[in-house]
Amino acid sequence: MEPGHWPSEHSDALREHFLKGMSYAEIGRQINARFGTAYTRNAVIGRAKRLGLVVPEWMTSPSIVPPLPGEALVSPRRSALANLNLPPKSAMKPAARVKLRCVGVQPRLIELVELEAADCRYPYGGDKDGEEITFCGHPRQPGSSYCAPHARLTRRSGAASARIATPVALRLVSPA
DNA sequence: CCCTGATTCGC
DNA sequence: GCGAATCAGG
Repeated sequence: MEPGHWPSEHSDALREHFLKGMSYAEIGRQINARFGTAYTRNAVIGRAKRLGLVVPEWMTSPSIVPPLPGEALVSPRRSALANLNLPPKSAMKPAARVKLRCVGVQPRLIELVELEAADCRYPYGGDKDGEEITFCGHPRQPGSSYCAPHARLTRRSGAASARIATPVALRLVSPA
């Protein structure tokens, strides 16, 4: 992929996700998942700013009416969250949770009712609204709600085998 | 340690 | 314009 500019689709997704209250990192992950891209959170942040979102606070709420000719003032985050109904904190997280593509795992795609306590709760099918959401269902990892691959997926990405130059800690045997 | 947002700066 | 590197806080 080598478009110097973000496809409108991506920007659109970015906007929606942004207004949805997601973190940049999460927005990046989801866009990457949906479009098969590889945006980093920095890319998302930079794009969001350049795109026009994330407007300085001083030009939003204050009595000063921004000289915006015709075009409605976009109210990102701060104002957006302010004037939009801010759902309970509990309801704010779920939005971010759903969706995400998956690594090379074969989900059992079992329904919620079939889902057992020890099954991975990684959601599948969040793409289409109204579509039944099924779950991975693979054996859960201890201490996590997901199976091994999904547990990692929700966390760090480069976990696979990155870690640059891990400073080889030199340890001297020095028994007191 | 993990994460987050925000800025800078080279490309 | 783009995004990695970097900074600064939680």
